[in-house]
Amino acid sequence: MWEKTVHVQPPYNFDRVLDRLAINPLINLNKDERWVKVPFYVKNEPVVVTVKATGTIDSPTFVITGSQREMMEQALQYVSHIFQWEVPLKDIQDYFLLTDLQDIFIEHRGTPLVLDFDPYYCLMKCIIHQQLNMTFAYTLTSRFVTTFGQEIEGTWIHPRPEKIAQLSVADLRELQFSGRKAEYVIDTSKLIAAGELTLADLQSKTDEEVIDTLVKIRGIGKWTAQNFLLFALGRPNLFPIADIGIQNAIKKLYNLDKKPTYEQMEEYSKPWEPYLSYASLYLWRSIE
DNA sequence: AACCAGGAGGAAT
DNA sequence: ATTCCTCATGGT
Repeated sequence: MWEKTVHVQPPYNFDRVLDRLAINPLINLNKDERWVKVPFYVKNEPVVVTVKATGTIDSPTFVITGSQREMMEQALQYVSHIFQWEVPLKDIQDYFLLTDLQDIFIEHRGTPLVLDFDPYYCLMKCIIHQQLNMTFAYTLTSRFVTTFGQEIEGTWIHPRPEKIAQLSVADLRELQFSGRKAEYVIDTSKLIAAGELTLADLQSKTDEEVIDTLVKIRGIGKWTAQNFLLFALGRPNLFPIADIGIQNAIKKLYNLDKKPTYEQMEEYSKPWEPYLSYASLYLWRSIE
């Protein structure tokens, strides 16, 4: 058993983070006690750490605990990345206070971009969530993880691509995947398992290179590639204009009578560069 | 019951 | 290179 305290630059609102994570029924967290269990793989071995908030928005501190002391350094680095503790939200907040999004940024002050707990899981989740309402989308990802993943230290960890690569379409159709979606998930997992697609290699590429690489894969369009850049790599300047949630948020913000066109969205979003990811994130929050 | 959902592929331009 | 049409499966 090990324990470590971490101080983070304000503002950082972990309670908002927990509210958001709670939408995913697979994540084991406790809002009152302000902690969440975070599972991840180290060399194909599952590890779980608990992240507990002990501070405030303007003085954020966290206590991280785990069971395997030899994993401590890797775990600290990992959770710092997942929760984006090194990103200076203060600068981003100050920037958006001078834009049309000021009210939303005041309302959601200190909301960070929190990454999915694993890039492969992120990619599968994006594919599964394509064109589905959030309720059913999370139903499907939950079935995916609880059927093929593993329960460890009181929480669920997603399956490895090698396992999904061996499934048949029928296996996923039992969980109410559409046939097409099942193919996308299995075939992409096969690419990864075969070493033809290495997600870790995308880390060093530019946004455009990552999109070009991923869009070549059947089942991965621009929206999915952009979401991967956002929630797997934490890139700061993505604005998925095909996203229905962002479209609805723009519609609400500017009081439009119908959903904005792509052209309108590009126009509105210009002042939000180079922090388009944060504009996207806060727009999503504004309609939840 | 009809329309929608945090899209993608493929055909037709 | 861009636009339009179809698809798949529940939710509301």
